[in-house]
Amino acid sequence: MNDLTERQRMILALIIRDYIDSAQPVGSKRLVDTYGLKVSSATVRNEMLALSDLGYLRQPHTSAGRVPTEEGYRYFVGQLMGHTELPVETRRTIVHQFYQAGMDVDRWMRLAASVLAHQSQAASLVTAPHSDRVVFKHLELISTLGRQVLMVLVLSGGEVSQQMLTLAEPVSQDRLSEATQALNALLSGLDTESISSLSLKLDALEGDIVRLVLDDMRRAGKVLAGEVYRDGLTRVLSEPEFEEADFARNALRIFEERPLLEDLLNRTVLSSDVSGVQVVIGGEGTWEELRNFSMVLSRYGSPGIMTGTLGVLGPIRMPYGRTISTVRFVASLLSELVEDKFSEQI
Amino acid sequence: MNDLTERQRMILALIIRDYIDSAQPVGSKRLVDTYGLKVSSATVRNEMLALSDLGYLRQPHTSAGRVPTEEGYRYFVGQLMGHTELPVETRRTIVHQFYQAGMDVDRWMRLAASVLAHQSQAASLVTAPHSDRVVFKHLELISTLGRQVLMVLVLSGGEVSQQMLTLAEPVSQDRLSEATQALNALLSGLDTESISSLSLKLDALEGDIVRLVLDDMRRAGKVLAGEVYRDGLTRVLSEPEFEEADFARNALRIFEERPLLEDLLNRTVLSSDVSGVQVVIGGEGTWEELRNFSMVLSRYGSPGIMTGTLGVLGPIRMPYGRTISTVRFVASLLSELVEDKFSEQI
DNA sequence: ATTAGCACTCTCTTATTGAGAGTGCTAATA
DNA sequence: TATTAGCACTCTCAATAAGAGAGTGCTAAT
Repeated sequence: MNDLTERQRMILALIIRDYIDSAQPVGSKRLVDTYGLKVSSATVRNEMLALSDLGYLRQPHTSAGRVPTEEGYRYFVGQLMGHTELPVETRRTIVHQFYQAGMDVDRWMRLAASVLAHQSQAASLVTAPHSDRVVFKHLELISTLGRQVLMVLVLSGGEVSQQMLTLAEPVSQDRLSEATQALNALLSGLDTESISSLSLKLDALEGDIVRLVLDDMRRAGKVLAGEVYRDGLTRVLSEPEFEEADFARNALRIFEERPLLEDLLNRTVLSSDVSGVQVVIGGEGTWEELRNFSMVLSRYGSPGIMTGTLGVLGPIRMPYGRTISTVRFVASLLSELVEDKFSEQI
Repeated sequence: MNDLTERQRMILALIIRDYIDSAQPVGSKRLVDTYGLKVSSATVRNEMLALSDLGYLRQPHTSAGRVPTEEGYRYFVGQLMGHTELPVETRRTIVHQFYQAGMDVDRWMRLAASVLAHQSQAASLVTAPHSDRVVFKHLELISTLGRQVLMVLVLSGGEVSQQMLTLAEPVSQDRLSEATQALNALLSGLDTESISSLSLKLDALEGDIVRLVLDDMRRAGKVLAGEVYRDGLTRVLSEPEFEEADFARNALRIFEERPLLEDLLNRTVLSSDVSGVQVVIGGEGTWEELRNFSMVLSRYGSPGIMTGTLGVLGPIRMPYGRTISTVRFVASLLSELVEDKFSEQI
């Protein structure tokens, strides 16, 4: 694994850092000059050749400087980068902003997306926290007008799912209350599986409602249940790699197409049991669409109770240090908030 | 107003049609050849000169063909284009799709956005229907866990607004029910102004709740209350004018930035009392951001009861005929659906 | 093991050129 | 008088060439 000499590691790190903020292929001469290396450019060239052979660097064309490969970035992030923390003042500012947002989850989400986008100069993405295991807590049926009935479902963690339904025929509020009471007594504390495996003999109305409840609970169990908060899309489009319109379109697609996003989140954040920040560099061979993008993702919340996902999407040439520490910090902050807010729960 | 000769009108229409689907400046020769005009190119040139002087055409540079100005497009849409209808089969297909979506407003919105984007090859935008005049109908307070209380507010039209609130101290469900009953009796049927002007003497809990109710009702009264459904963003970015990344970024901004959008809708669709489709070409001098874009907008729903807004955003070089008829048709369809769904209301 | 030196390669910029399209004007024509 | 043919002129676009610049890989000397 660690088959590089110290000098090679140093040169690789330098090249990647330089490329990340110049977006230009890095040459041996430039490297020596800019960073005042104590070796000659020829030596650096030799090392670069070695790094290219190992697959960490490549040349866009003969006699251009070197550019990191996906492998190179991965090595950098995994072995070279070291642990960074956001500056104290930055952290304080962020905490303060969250403090001002009160206890409003919606505002937390928006703020988190904004902070992520701003700090990392990339496009951000935050999903609202929801229960891993969806448990029925409470049902309410409210007759609004005519055959329209509002069904409000309170799930574990105080998560709320609402749905408007149109009955086949008008039903009195009394009848609704009756059904509600019966079902609440019956279903309280059960999760999706328990309810669906429960064989109940119910009348038509109650049976219909149970079906709808199950639908809602299943929906709430998905990763992308609820709204996805985004920010910074326009910012990321001003990076030089998006000069070609094709690139921009691709970036948009990733963000716009829910199924793609869902797949992505399912297979990374959810599938792994690693807690903490995950970095997906250049699609990792699995996602063609992500070839030139990287994602930095993390879950947040109280594992097993309420969790959500957040992260940023940016060009593969991304300031990983800053981004990772931002994602880590915002995730931990949101975790605290969520935990605090829902602490009364078992 | 109608200061053009028949021939000038014909030539202007031809140029605009040609430009709309070629995206290339149109020259006199090409015009005569392609459309088999019975006059010479010199004559056409003279007419073009006249049209340029009148401000309907311009040249990107000396000795290039002509391109329509914003004025030109406006004249075209207003005077030249004529009334078009969507083909019967297309209409039937669309109706069928809506039929299959059942009575689910969320699916209607998604579908409307998709149909608009697809038919007009532009980016579409649909807001959910909501009440013009927000009237309190019903309130429900559901204790979820600890100090967390879910407030569900049913407004005119069966519109629902929900909010999670964290009380200063735990309150029993009984106490909540009590407050609910009192407030329901008190506020039922009143609109925002009536409630805020009502001077009530209430205890702390009820006072707090009324304040929150008012907040919610005010929020529900805004144009962009609730989610904005979008579609086709990526499609519109494949038009040739978006080769320059700047353009693309601008288009995104218009869609992403809610305040901008809100302003836009407020000043066009809402301010005018014209019913039917409105076409905003190139910002009309008011919106710098829209310089190269056009919007085709319409309200839908039952005026005075439940209405929403829908429309598309595309390059100024847009197939207006098809777009306008699509917007008109989808708006009328949604109007029917909304009216049907909420027909039980006064 | 490192480095100086060098020939070579490739891109990028700039200039030049010619083709092509289109214009506006003038004078002839119907 | 309205139309048209003709023409000089302008401007863009594509192709070509040339030169600068950056960077490489190799070899031989240190």
